[in-house]
Amino acid sequence: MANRVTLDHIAQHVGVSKTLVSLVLNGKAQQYGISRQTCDRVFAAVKELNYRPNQTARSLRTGKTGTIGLVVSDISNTFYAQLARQFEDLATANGYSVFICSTDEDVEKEQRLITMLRNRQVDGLVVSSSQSNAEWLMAINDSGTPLVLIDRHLGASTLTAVVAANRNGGALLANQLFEQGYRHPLVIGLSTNHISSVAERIEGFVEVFKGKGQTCAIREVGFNTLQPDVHSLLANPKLLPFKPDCLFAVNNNVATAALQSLAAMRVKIPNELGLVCFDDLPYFSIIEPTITAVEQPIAAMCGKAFELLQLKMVGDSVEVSQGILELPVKLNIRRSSLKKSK
Amino acid sequence: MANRVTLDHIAQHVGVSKTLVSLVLNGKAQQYGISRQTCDRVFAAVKELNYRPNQTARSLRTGKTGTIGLVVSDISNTFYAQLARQFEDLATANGYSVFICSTDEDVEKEQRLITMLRNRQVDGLVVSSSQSNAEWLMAINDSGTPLVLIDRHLGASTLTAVVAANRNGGALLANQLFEQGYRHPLVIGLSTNHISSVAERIEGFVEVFKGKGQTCAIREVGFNTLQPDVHSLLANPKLLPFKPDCLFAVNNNVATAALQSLAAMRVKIPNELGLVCFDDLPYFSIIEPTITAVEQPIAAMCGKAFELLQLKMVGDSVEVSQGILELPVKLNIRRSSLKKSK
DNA sequence: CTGAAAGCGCTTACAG
DNA sequence: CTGAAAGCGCTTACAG
Repeated sequence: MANRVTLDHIAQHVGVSKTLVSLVLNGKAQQYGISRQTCDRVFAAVKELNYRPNQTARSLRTGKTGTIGLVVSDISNTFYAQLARQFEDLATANGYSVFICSTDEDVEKEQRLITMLRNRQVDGLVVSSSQSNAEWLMAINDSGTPLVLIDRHLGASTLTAVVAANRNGGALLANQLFEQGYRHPLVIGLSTNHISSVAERIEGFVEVFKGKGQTCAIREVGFNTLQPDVHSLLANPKLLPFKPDCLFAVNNNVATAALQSLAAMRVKIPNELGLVCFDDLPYFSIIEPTITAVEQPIAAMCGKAFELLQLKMVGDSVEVSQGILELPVKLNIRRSSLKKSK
Repeated sequence: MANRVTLDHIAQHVGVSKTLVSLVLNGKAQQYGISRQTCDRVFAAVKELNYRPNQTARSLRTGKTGTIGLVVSDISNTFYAQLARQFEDLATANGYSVFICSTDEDVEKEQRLITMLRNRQVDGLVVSSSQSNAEWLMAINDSGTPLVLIDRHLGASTLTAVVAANRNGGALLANQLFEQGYRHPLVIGLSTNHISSVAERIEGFVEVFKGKGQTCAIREVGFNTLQPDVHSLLANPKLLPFKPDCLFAVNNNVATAALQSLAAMRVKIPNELGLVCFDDLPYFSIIEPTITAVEQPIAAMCGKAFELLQLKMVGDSVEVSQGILELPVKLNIRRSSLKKSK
């Protein structure tokens, strides 16, 4: 319905075979020595009949759909929204369209979505996975579906992954806090702590304090109950082993929830509580106080992920680097982690 | 490569025709009186051989791809990111996958993207269009491609559109400011002011002040030069016909740019300058001061848009309501528009 | 209850 | 330079 005009129509209209038309339209005229004249007649007919090739038919024949599936936990999370945008630009520039799917950190939903994408014959998959082990995705990778992990890796699997230097980022934040006189951090992680990014941020952070002889309180909040969980955590300091003098929010959503909660309780940052966060947000440089955060190399991650994916998609037996590629992060020091007043 | 197992394989494996297998897999066993036993053997083979139907082949045959194209100006804009997420949920729940495309408010890019999506045989299109007239999209709609506009309409065309009550939202904000004693608003719009949403917000706002005998200064900033444009506007009040006592930011991005600029200039809100915004953001209820904003009915807009699109997609000669459907907005009064101190 | 056959709209050897 | 034919993997009348 949407496309009544087919190759046959235009072939008939020009008075040639559809083979010829196809060749011309695919830029193989030169190669097959098709006359300039014939080409022009074909192009004229295409314009006149307003022909648009049916990509579905082409895909069935060629085995390539020109589509990529991007799977993240939640496309409305600013980090993933920015990542999606950057990735979309790369994909579009290279002739691909991208399906975007949100998993809500649900392992089974992720599998359902990925299966659906594979049934749609996507040429490649870029996923920020919530799986707790590499098994399931490894099978997909081994079956020949080009797959690149982004943002999170799945341990020492042979899956290609492009991630931020999470451990180092955590360490940078910890050092900043320590230098400024903070000694008793509360780390707010996620119940999905098995996820590499979160786990490594926390490890990197805790290690630094440990090296200084300080312990951190580590608490987890639920992905779907972020706000209330964070609030009850901050509202009930008695439940912690010590009264924290600073906070490490493990991602932007946790930070936002914490800021919301602290604002409601009128806690002064950084005077009463220091605060640092992994993930930078535009508002972090606007609000009072500005928030110290680690900025992820989103553009670089997308660039590298797309590059690796493309290598796998052309698949000319090129050996694509398996393993984890870590990209450097940037520490943006702002007022929320300023020197603790005695 | 990704899918070596076809219907033929499983037909052979079970020892039946692929017609039968197809019927069973499409839940038509009942209808064709296929025995329970046969069905079970088919299902067993499917599981054993790990068969996944090739959606591309199915699409070519049925003319339905089970895909929808969502076209917005920028998926990384929080408003569109949230909208995309809501829409994705509805689509996924109904068996659709969604292509997401960003146009950067570029009319031609929008056309290129939409053409690409049509070539991919999407079953439907939801677009927040940057076109300055309805012509181009009307042709697509008339050609039979199910199309629903969202967020922005294209004038009194016969295109189906689901939008927020932009005019009313603008008026609500104006009334709030006026009641609080503000008299000299600076309206910061976008150079893409032809866009219905922006235009109506401004109209609704200005009308209210006009009704009170007050004039507004209206200025535009560029989509790609938002930050610097907003800043130079705020940094050079001499260029305005009067010194504004309040600001109306026409969307979340403008508001963010304004806040950034005002923070840098240490302008006190609302004491030195009142501020209201169209689009609510999580940070508006966190920052100091909290920001008065109109909240868009994103979930309702997506729900309605999907519903209308689906009607068009099944296309049982159902007469889908043409025209503009306006959904009510909500005014969230916060501190940034508090009473102006004399 | 079941199968052979046509066809969706392309691309690509193959033959001339 | 050009065309007839096969085939990608499905679904769906049609016939029995």
